Amino acid sequence: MNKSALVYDDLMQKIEGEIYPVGTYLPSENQLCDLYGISRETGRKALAELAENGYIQKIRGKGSLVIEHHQYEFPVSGIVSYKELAAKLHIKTENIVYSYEPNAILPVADFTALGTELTEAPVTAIKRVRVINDEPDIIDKDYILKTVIPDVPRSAAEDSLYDYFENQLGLEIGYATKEITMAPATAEDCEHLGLKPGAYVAVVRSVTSLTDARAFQFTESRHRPDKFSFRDFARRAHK
Amino acid sequence: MNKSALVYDDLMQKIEGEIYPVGTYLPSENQLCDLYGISRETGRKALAELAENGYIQKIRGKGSLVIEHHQYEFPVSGIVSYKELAAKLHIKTENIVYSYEPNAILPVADFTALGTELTEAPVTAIKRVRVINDEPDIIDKDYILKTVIPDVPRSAAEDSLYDYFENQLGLEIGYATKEITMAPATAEDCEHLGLKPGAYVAVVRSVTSLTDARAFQFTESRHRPDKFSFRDFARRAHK
DNA sequence: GTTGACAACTTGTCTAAACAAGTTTATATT
DNA sequence: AATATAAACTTGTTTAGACAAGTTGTCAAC
Repeated sequence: MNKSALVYDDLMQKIEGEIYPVGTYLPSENQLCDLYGISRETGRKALAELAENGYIQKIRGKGSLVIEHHQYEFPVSGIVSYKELAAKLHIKTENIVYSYEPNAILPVADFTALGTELTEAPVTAIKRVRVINDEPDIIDKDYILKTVIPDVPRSAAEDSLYDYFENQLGLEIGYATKEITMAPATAEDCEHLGLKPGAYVAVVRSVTSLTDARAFQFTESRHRPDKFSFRDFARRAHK
Repeated sequence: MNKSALVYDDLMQKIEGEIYPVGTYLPSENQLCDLYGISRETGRKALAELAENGYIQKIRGKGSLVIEHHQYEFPVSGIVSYKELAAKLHIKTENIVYSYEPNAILPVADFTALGTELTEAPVTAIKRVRVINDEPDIIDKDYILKTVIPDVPRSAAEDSLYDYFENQLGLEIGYATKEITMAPATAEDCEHLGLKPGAYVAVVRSVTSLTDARAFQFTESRHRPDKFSFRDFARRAHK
């Protein structure tokens, strides 16, 4: 790991551990140089990332102020697997694969809004229900491109897809584009989530790509309306 | 404007103008140095921001690849005013103030989830309906802290609050935290958005702060379910 | 007491340089 | 033809330094 990432992690943990509580200032950039034995630019890189992720607000002439922070909010935040989220939040979660098709075709229409130009791409299709605290809250439909990942064993779907991609296959996940909309619940939604006809669900569609920019995973998540929540932190664009 | 921001804007416009189309590589970092007369680190700062905002994917050993990009998607994205969005997207939009209370009290309970500890704070309360293409799609309820901004004239609400804050008062908007949930439509929602009882709405609550980290604006937006859409770009956290 | 100037802090921007590491291409060797 | 090597590109990380600009406290002058 690089120095700036080490400094980032250390500061982040000290913020979350309230060694640097909300409302206080981090050590100044010059102090960070002495504390960690780094150059100022290296420290600034760590601070810039803390600011980007909503941990601090940098104020010129004053310092780096620790601000209120919300991350790892359930169930939609950044690119984090359910396994990681459950571990972080100490949530009791279960994962039921109710459909597994190793040779399917990508339903293109669902993802054209996210900039895909794929047609009739062969995929592994997986449908799962996420059970949280003994309640079925989310349906996940995953389509994984066979041109990038030829085989996705059912066992990987039952455990964690990301763990399989990253740790078993050594792939590097780069970025994802997400779209959140609302839609009337289908019969499938009602069946698996215990909803009444006429209800709505929150639909999260995402396309995930590797660090070499190859899109490989298309996901549609359908959420119970009363359990859905999404948090976002945004900075005002510079002028 | 700083050099890196100038380079960022120039490259961004050339990407959006398809001078650098999706699938091609930007000039290398050393070429950018010659093209703009800058040092490599300055160019890298611009590239890092393009990557952060989903314009490019940097690939070591190869270059900066232009990728599919979606920004300024209607109606919820980053911190952008409706006036800015409408101008950018050439959308016909109207803005009806149906409630204006210059001396109200912040409904604290709605925003505690976003980390507020305010109680009984005096605010200017504004309720507006956003009419897009002759259809009422969104209700916006804004509460602006009087301790930060004593007066918000009704005319500012009828035009653009952000324009008033930034250009009239000279305030610098820094960041915002947003929360998206779903909720049953209230009688007020049904009346202004033309919904039937039993319908759901998408609720976006946000707290916006200045660059000095003072929270000053609390907003609750309630959206017609069939028109609501939110786009997000996220990168996988480094290890 | 009030004001103003200054010094000492803070962050913001930019530069030039060095080395590491991944990719591609050309070249020499087998 | 196939392979290995090397060179020339690319981005990634870190350093040391300079100057600009905003904030705060001190101290002298009024």
